[in-house]
Amino acid sequence: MAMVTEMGANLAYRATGEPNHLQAQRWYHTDITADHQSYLLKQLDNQRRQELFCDCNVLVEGQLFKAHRNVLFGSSGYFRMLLSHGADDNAEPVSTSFEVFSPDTFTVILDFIYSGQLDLSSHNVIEVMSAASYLQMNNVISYCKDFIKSSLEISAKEDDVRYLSLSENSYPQGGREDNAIDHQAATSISPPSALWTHDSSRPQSSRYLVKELDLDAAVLKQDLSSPQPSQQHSPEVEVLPDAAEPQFARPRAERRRKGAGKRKPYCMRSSTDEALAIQEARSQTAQKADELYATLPTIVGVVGLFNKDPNPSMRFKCPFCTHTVKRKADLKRHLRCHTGERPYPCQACNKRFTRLEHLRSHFETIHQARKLVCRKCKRQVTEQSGRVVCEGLRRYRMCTECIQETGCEDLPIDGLEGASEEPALLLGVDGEEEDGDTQRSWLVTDDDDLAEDSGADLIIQEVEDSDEELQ
DNA sequence: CTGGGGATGGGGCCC
DNA sequence: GGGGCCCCATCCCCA
Repeated sequence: MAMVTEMGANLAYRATGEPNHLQAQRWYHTDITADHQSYLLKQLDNQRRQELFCDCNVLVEGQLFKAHRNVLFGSSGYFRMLLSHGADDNAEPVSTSFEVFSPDTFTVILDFIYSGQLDLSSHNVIEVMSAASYLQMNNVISYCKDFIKSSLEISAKEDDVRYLSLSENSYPQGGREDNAIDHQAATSISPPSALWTHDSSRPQSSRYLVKELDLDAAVLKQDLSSPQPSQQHSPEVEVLPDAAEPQFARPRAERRRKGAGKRKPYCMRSSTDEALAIQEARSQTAQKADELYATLPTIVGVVGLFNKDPNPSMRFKCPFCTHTVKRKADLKRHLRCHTGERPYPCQACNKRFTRLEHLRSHFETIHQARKLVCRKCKRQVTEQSGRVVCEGLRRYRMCTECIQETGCEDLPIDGLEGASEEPALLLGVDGEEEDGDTQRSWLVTDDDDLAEDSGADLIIQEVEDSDEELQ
């Protein structure tokens, strides 16, 4: 803990960026405060380890943890709720038990409460986050989210291609401030734990250390008599922090509200190297997502347990939001809306989807013109009375009358049939090099721009501003 | 500006 | 557990 205190002071000193004499004063001041808080917390931690003055027993899957109710009260919304109910009787030790996370996970949580050090790894982050959600420890949730985000580096989920376009070829050196960082993350994902070692040379870990010290102070300063906002919620209701919410963890509706009317245009460029970089980054993202799924605890939440329900329905709780599902597979599917994983790319337009059925639906409606309805007059058409018309990457049907009226050139049906009988087109997932013939099978009758825009040579790049289009 | 329709995405649930 | 279907909500485009 002395290490943390010393480092916290150093960090505060280095972060000011003020003239030397001011820095010295501020360093001195921060050092005292942090040192005092750390000393107090260390004392409490020592007491806990020696089981001195512990007035709260926590049983986790049979393993007993002793702690101080004041500390737990100040650290966890769940314990605030629990302990505030029994506040009248302070003489009796409080006991509670958990079966929804492991003793190891609670050890991490408890160590964080008493030391400010969160021992996260890729193997425990999901369960720690789930437990933190359960215990209503929003700061821990936030740290876990940042940790996961650092691991996955897919914060640009919506655009999908934003981080993919950050290859060295896409942006000139120094063209964007975040270029180097994002590019590094997209191409070489460092071990997550490295971000969490208390190495003062790393800005990111420094930030967390300062946060943790602030948190310690907050815990100690908290007015135990005043009810906290989260007390208004039942323990199973998760209260996610509004601040520092990673973009990738926001539900779709929220993202859409924020991004409404701001859809950015994409331009398409041909570059085999960039396409390979894209493929590599995507495959790394998918791999990380798989690792994340693999670490999902068997039980990440139980609904009804705290309502004294005699038959609590077992459900899987999303660690990112309050959503619960009955099946683990459904949770995995749901998690894609948080992780941004889109394993199903459309080979025709490169648009990516979270589910195969969505890709299929998209392909059938957009590229195959399966709907037997005239796009212009909306009348039902048959294979005989209607023809398929091309418009860029899209295909749709028009009745012969409307075709004659508009002067459109219809598309021979055999070209369409070739596409409809090509399941590989739909099933081509990341990393699978497409056969050139297969890839173009549906393009048989298409025009030049289609051929140019299709295939592995594509790179979809987000266009920052209109001037980008001129390049 | 507004309403309708298309496209998309997410949840529940069956096979 | 994966695939698939159905349903619904939301967003966007267009008349």
